Amino acid sequence: MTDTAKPTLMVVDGHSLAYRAFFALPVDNFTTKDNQHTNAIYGFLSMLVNLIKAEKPTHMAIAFDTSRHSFRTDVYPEYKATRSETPQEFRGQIPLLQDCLAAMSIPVLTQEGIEADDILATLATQGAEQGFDVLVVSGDRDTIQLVTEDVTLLYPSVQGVSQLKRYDPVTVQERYGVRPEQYPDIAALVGETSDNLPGVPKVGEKTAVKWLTQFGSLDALLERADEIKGVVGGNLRDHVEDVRRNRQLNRLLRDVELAVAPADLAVAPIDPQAVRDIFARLEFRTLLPRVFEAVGAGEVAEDTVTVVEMPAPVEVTTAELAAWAQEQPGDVALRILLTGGLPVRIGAATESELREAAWNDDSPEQLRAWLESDAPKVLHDAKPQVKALVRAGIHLSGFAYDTNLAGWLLRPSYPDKTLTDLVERYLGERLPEADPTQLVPETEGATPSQEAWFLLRTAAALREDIPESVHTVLVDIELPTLLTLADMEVAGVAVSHDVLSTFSGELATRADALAQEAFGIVGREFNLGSPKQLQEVLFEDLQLPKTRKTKTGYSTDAAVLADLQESHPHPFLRVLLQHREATKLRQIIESLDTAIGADNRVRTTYVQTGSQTGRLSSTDPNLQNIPVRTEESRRIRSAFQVGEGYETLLTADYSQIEMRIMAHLSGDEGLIEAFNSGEDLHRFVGARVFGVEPAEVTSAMRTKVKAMSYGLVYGLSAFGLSKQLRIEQAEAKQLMIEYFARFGAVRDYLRASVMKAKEVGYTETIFGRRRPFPDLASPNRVLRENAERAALNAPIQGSAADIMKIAIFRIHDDLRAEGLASRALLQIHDELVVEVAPGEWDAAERIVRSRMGGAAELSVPLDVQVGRGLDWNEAAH
DNA sequence: TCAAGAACGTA
DNA sequence: CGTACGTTCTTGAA
Repeated sequence: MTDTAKPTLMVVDGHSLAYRAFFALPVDNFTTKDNQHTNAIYGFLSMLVNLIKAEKPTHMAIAFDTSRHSFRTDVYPEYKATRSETPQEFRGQIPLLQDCLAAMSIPVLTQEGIEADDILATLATQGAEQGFDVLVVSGDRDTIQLVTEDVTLLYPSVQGVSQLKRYDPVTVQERYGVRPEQYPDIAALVGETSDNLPGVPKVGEKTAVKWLTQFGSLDALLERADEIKGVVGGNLRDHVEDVRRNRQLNRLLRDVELAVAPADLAVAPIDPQAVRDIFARLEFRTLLPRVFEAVGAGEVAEDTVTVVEMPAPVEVTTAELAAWAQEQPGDVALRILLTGGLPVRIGAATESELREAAWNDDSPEQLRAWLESDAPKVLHDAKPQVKALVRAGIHLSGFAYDTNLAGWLLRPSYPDKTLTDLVERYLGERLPEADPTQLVPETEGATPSQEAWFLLRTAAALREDIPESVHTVLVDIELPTLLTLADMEVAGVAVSHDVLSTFSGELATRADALAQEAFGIVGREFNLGSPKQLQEVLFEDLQLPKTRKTKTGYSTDAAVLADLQESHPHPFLRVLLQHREATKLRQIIESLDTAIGADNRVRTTYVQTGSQTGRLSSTDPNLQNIPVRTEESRRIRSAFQVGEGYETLLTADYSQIEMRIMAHLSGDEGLIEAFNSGEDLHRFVGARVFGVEPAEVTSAMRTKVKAMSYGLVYGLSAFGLSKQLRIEQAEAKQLMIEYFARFGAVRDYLRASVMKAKEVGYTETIFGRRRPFPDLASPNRVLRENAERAALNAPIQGSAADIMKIAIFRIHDDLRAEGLASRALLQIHDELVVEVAPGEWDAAERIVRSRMGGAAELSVPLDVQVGRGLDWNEAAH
């Protein structure tokens, strides 16, 4: 009976069990999209969860080896020397596994020069002395020596990690024929191949047990070795020293000085959010509920979550709601329920009160007064709601917070899209949700005012977490940008169906002709759009050489085909490329055409949280990737025209904004001079790099430095540069050397920037926008180097995005403040398209130029190119 | 019907 | 072995 009251200490050899999992689970099923292998982590955690559930330890620790070096290698340098290097794919998983354990609040123990089993031995010994039931979990047979009445060994069976065999003194005796403490004697005699400890030749377990039983102890046996007859007797006498050495090495240390004692290892509440985060990164889905079940997330909930009582919603009129809201001294959360893009209900909340009203009024004047006042309002994903208000003729003011934007700024890489996600993450609560699969849901979803109440508290929680500089980005950049984007999206852009359909028809005819020509060359018909069928044609029918490998076969992309054309010219290749081009253009035109609304305008949606760097993205349709590179493709742009009631389109773009930001951030005097000189950038740089006068820079030279300059921003290598310029790698390398000889501060900056990011774990733009880079610390080289390039690019691309956002909302605000009808329509990262009302050109141009040029104070000017025309193509010149 | 992969458009 | 996006198509599994 007393046993049930005894605490249970479970100590685990992390390395040996994870290693077994590594070989037991197929790596193909356990690889994340970033190519991180996770089979060992998954297998280990899976086993651990089962163990915790089954054994319910009260105290727990996982020990890991630090390196191969230990007192054993000091005594015997060959110890474990025959073991092959652990694969990199395995080693890279250990830090991540330790991160998982940290999130689960399970102590990870390591000690330099000490093997994990010695830590286990010490803890097991101390634990047993201090009245614990001890469970040792290890895949190393040497731990058998630890087994006593109080210490049980769980050893993985051959079937795999999920099956653990239990060894107590009785089962050890049954299995090995000796008492647990005698097991090392057997092992010393028999030897251990995996540790590179040779034993006595021809002596196996049977003989060893016989001898030990006969002589009583290993020492007695070795002393009386001459009594043993035959070949094995001779072998034993020849190997006495080996046996003594083996025995010395397989004795586990029970007196390692540890920083913790068994009592310190009490099972602690897990950090559910940290577990969710790391599991999301490792793409573990099924493991999450198992972990929570096993280590009792309930315990955590009681500990850390204080349940707040939600006030009951009070149904009122819009006028009453507005009057109530107007009286509130602090933030009011606002949630507008939309149907078909129009408001149908409105809910509002403070911490203590909820108000809700049906939006059945065509001109809710009191409501408008509040919405357009400076009274602070907190929303989640405000843009659709703001757009609905805009359509109802209301322009939101006092926009104080958006939890969607805040969540994104805090963690730009995580898709916390919904309010539900954020409530769960930052409040640890569940937003009541109706089951969408049920026609008549059993559980009621939250009403708008209830959602508002949750979002108000979520906003407060986010505000706590968010660094000050990031908060500034939210308030000073993102919130005003959102209001601007809402107006731009509602405005849309006029697109001519006629221009598109004429072009589409031409392309369709051409594509058909090209397809027929292609089939003629090959001698059969097939689907030109299918990479799979294309590979058959290229590499089997036409016997062209195999190209770059992809996951599913060989690449047939444009770059590869161009290379092929050069090395093995074939008429089919030219036809194929032309066909691709025609069908691609046609496809773009078709999707654009179907997006034209009844008023001849196309409306995109800008996803403000759509990038990790701070850029916008555009969807449905994406208007940020309308072709421009070829003369012909620009015909699509000529379909984007000035709308009715307006006079002309204005385009304005920043020239070389990223290079300018790099000049500013690096402080490179040469580059700064280049921008201040008024000389063409690439000509100036080319002159410096090639040591000639600017006038003598040839177009080939200019192309090279231009590629180099742009490549810099992306972390380009000599290999990539040579590939792009189709020059030898040595020449690319030389180009880089010459470049950095003249613009060395650029390289210094880029290096320092990545170093800094490694130190603090994130990058920062000029305005304080952050992007975390956990992978900079990854032991996986591919992951780490990818992160390094992204980290190098992030402050530059991100600062450019910040600058454009600042410019665009100021332009928007100026135009409104001056009572102009001209309006911004499109943003394409460094370009802005404005629809100019009759007679407003001069004002519009002045505002655009001054706001874009003055969006940031850099050590180089921000050059803005402005164009004017009746369509987008024309305006671009 | 859905997800993954390839390909390709933009800055 | 160059960053950041979104869309379309094909294909194979569900």
